[in-house]
Order: sequence, then structure tokens, then C-alpha cells
Amino acid sequence: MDLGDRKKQILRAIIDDYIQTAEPIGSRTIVEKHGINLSPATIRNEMADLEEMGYLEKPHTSAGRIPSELGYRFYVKSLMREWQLSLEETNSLNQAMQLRINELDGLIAEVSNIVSRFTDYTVVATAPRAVNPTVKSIKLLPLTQRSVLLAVMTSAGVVKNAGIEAGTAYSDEAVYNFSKSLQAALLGKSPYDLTEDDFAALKNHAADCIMLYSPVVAYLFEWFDEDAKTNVYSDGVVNILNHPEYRNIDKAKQFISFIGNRDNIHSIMSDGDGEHIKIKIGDENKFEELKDCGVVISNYDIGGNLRGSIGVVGPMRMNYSKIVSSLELITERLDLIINKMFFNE
Amino acid sequence: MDLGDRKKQILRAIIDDYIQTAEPIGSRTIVEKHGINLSPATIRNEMADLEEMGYLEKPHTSAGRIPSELGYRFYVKSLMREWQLSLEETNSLNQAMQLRINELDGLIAEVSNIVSRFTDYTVVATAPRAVNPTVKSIKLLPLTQRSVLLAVMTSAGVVKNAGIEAGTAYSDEAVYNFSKSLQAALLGKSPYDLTEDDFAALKNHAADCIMLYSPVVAYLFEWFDEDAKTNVYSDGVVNILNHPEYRNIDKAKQFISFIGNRDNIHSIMSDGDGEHIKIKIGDENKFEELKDCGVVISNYDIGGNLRGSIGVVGPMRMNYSKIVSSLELITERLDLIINKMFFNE
DNA sequence: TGTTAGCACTCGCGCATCGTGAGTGCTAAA
DNA sequence: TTTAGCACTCACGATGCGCGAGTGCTAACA
Repeated sequence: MDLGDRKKQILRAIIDDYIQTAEPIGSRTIVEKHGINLSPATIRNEMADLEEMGYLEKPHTSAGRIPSELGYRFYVKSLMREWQLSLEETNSLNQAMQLRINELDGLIAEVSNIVSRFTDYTVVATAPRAVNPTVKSIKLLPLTQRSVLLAVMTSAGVVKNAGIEAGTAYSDEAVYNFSKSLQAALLGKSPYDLTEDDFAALKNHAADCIMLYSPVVAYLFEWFDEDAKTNVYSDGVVNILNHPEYRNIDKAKQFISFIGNRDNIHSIMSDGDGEHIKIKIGDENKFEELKDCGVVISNYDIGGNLRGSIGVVGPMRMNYSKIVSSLELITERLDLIINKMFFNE
Repeated sequence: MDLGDRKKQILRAIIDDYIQTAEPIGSRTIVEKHGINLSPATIRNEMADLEEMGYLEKPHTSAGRIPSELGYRFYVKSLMREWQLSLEETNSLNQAMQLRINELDGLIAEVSNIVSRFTDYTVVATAPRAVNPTVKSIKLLPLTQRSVLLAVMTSAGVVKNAGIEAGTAYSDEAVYNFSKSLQAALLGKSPYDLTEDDFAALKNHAADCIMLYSPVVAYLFEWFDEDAKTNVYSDGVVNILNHPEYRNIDKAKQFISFIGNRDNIHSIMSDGDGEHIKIKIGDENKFEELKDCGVVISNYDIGGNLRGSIGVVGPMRMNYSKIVSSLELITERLDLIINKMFFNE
């Protein structure tokens, strides 16, 4: 399992090259392109070894070698060098992140777009979610005779609101009283903190506008439901067509359909076990549809209050190095922006 | 320009056939598949005429004929027969429309999905927009010390709301008073009805919470701005890959990118001049990217209060007849559902 | 013992060739 | 006016072939 330095150097050269060209690399190419002072024959011997060890594959007898799935894994774990984003690249990224957006959903959509354009792969993302959120403010507001507005601000600074059709008319006073009871019961807490008794009491207080009780509670749980499908985004799905692995229409169709399904995206993101950046290659993905793909997920965590993920999906032959650098830069900026957005200037 | 009955019959046969098979039709095929009591030679003569008139084209000398752009236009205008959705089809559509959704955005997204699955083409849609909306209810509600919620219900029953970061703290009373002034000024009107003087007066009344004035006005105009980009949706983009016209990866890429841009979708929908169903073929589309495409737009209008559009985009060779029938059925159901959703039970 | 030159061998790819068959237009007869 | 007959066209798929990049093996060399 332990590779000699020369083998490592050759393996790295092959993978680096293949990531760029998508074409099998022959022994001669390695000698020429990468400054290795050995004859092609020697390289051939080493390559035969690497193939036997499972790091390389031959598409057919007379082609060069390409990395195997195992080869990629070894590469991202031990061989990959940090990608130096050029100054222009860094600048253009920073510039693109000068967002004049002041609402979370738009922000994530915009960031997904930036990353997909920048990496030329498909990007998936989930909107940041509050960690253990509590109610910071809750109000009921009569809108018309027959409808009220429920507005909640969570501890993470996220505002949720919804109109409720009351069915019958209620006095402003009844609504106001119910609103007060909600505040008394919920401020500083999550609806999951309340006992059945608490809810029973609350229902009592809502006696004068009882039709509002159920919708209010339903919305509260919906907003605080940890398992709820949060908003997911994707962008640059079409980028997959830029890569030769997906010249095949049926493969492309399968990929695009798969990513088009929100549940799948949600599921891709959800097993990032809190690691900062997680790379999954081929069979490491739990979806059959991604068995030829690479996935890089970055989980960010803002001030311990908001958590979200942004991921890059593409063929197994991806520029992992550049993706990791870009995601790191992006999540760093994102942290700054969201902090500014929610927690004072 | 006026075609004899026989020519019409032949042209219709060719186009119907081509829509189904995507392959050039020869004189013999016409005689065999469609019950026409003439010899292939006669058909050939007629086809030569139709070609000269511009309704048909030859991909090359020894293939059959395919419809020209002009041919398609003539077809949808004069030749196309009403498509009879089968009972199963109608049922499955009706069943799919049993939506348990009670919010506009989700509804449109769901309907787009249904139509795209049903027709096997790409669907674009805009969320319904109010026609000449006025303010039915407007309130400002303190959320926390430093943020307020602006809630507006329009005459069409649509609720808009937004949190405003106040910057500095205001008394509940100041906010309440400003809220009252807003009501006095705006109830039953649109912000576009107010004069400069009205706004000046309003600003005066907001003296105690002057930082709120600008954002409130900005939101109002945003919400009532007819030209504002409304929410647009698309679904089934990947369906384009099911059609042989888009076996070519580059064409597919161009199409998918084009549809991926929200501005383009908005623009596609926006020139439906109030006609109920509008079909645009090839060059009739103002976008270069759609010059090989057909577009069917259905503009629906619910109770004179809400207007929206749903459209189907695909290759020029589309099953226009089935699309039109489906869209008609769908918009009819949509009318029912939205009516139920907003205006009483 | 590790490295390298030499060499025969493999095999995918691009290219040219060619027969097939569907379809056409024209002409002349019904 | 319609149709049978016929020569002609041309895309398409199959076949075959040469090229060249790349390999593995062997034997010689440092």
C-alpha cells in the first residue's frame, strides 16, 4: 500500500495530466511533459506496477493509462497539491461576490451561479439552516377582516411569515390576545420545547379565535422542523455537457434528470457528517446515478448559528484541487457576507 | 395561396406523420398509411407543387419531404385537428392536478412539472400576476426593537411582506402611527395613484421613524411594478434530449443554457398580447436561439384579477395539437384551483 | 540490480470504397 | 388527369485498410 516516491510522482503526473486532457497518458508523454529524467521504458515498468496495484487502468491494450477510482481516491488524499488560484481568478471571484443581495435565498442562488461558472461544473446547494433556533419574536397581525399574518423571527435572524385565511371574522382584540399568549409561551424557545400541556393552555387562550390555532401551530412546526426539506438550489447543470464523459446523450440525460430532482440534491448534501470539505468519488456516493461521478461538498457554519452546504458535482475526472480552493474561498466570503447580513453591520 | 382540398389532405398527412416519426415521408408511405386512393406518382406531383409553394422541403434529393416552417404555420392555422386526449390521459392529468398546495409559487411549479411530464417537452411559466392591483390592507408591525415587518394584501388577495431592518430603534407608537398614515393614503389605491404631494405628506407623517420611509416606499413600488420580473419557472428542460432534433450535444447545450436564464423565459412569455393561446414557430420567435423551435403560450386570466402564462417549448416538430389540448385543460383546471384558493372556498 | 534500447505486436481511429434501397422526376401511355 | 415505367440520385451502413500511439518483452548496459 505504501508507494515509493517515484511511483507517487508518476501517478500524480498521470492524474494531473488526465484531469486536464481527458485522454489516456502514455509513457513517452510523461517523460516529455513532466520533467522526469527516466526513459519511457522505465516509466512503463512503473506503470505496470501501478496498474497491478489498482491505481491505474488501461482503456485498451494500445492506449495509455488512466486513473482508476482507487487512483483518484489516493490522489485526493495524498497526492493532490493545493491549487493556486491566479490573481485574476481570485479577483474575479471576489468581484462576483460583491452581492447587493439582502435576502438569503437570492444569495445562495447567486453563489451557486458564481461557483458553477467558475468551476465549469454543476453546483448544488442548500440554504443555510439555523442550528437549534428559538423564537425571537412572534406576532399575529390582522390583515383584513378574514385573514391574519403570522410573523416569526428566529434567533438566527431569519424572518418567516405566512398569511392565514381565518375563515370567519375575528375581532382585532381576540387576535391581539392570542398573539400575546404566543409570545408568552414561545419567546426564547422552540415549539419543540413545549409540552402537550403548554399547547393545551395555548389553545385555551385562543378560544376567541380558535380557527387560527391549528394553522399557527402547523406553521410553527413547519418552520422549525429540522428534517424539513430546506430549500435546495442547483446551477450550471448544463455544464456537464462541456465534459467529454457526457458526450453520450443518454448519460447526460440521466445526470440532468437526477440533479433536477430536489430530493436527490437534498440527499447528496445530507451526509457530509460535519466535515468541512468532503470528497466522494465513484462508489463512495450512495446513488447509483453518481457512481461515475465525483462530488465535493463544503459544509459551512456561520457563527455557530447557521449551517449550510454547497457542493460541486461532475465526472470522476474533475479538477478537485481547483474546486477545493474555490469552495474554501467562497465559503469564507459567504461567512463574511451572511454575518454582515444578519448580525449587525 | 389557396390550396385545393387534395393538397390540404396530403400536406396534413405529411405533417401529422412527420410530427410522429421525425422522418421524411415519401409518396408511397402517404398512400399506404393514410387512406388516399391515388397512386404514388400523383402524390409526387402534388408534393412537387407543395414544395414549390414553400410548404414542404427536401432534406436531399432522394429522401421524402418534410414540412417547412411555412408548412407548420399553415398547419397550426388551418390544418390541425383537435387532439382527443384519451380517457386515461384526461384522468391522469386530472389526478395529477389534485394538488394539496395552498401557495401560489408551489402551485405553478407543480403545474409546470405536470405539463412537462405530460407533453414530454420543456415547460416555462410565470406566476400569476394581479391586474391593476390596489392595496386592500397595509400594516407595519414592530418585530424586534430594530426591525419591522411590512405586510400588504392586494386586491387580488396576494399577500406580500418583507422585514425591514430599521437601523435604529423606534417606539411602537411611531411605527403604529406611520402604519395608520400608510393605510389612510393607500387603501383602495395603488402606489402609482399617489402624487408627489401625497408622498411628501406621507414622509411628514413618518417623521418619527424616518428611516423606515424609503424602504417602505421602495417595497411598495417593487410589489406593484408591472414590469418587475415576476417569478418564472421552468421544468422538463431535460425533455429536449428526448427529441432527435437535439441529439446534437451543442444544440442541446445551447437550448438548455438559454432556458436556464430566467430573463429569457420572462421574455418568451411577455409577448403573448393577451391572446388565449399563441403559437410561434421558428422565425416568429424573437430569439435567435429559438429559430428552430416551436413555442406554445397559454395566457390565462383568473376572474379578471390574476394573469399568468404557461408555455411549452420544443423543436419545431412538435405535437402542437396535443399541446394545445393539454394546455387548455390545464389552464381550465388552474382557474378552478386558484379561484378556490383565493376567493372563498 | 536497476535502467534502457530495440522490436514485434495490438488495436482504436479515420478514411475510402461500395452496394443497397428508398425516393425522385420525367416521359409516355391509358 | 392519372398512372406505369424507368433512369437517376444520394444518404447510410458495412467492409476493409493503413497509420500511429502505445505496450510488453528481451537482451544489453551501467
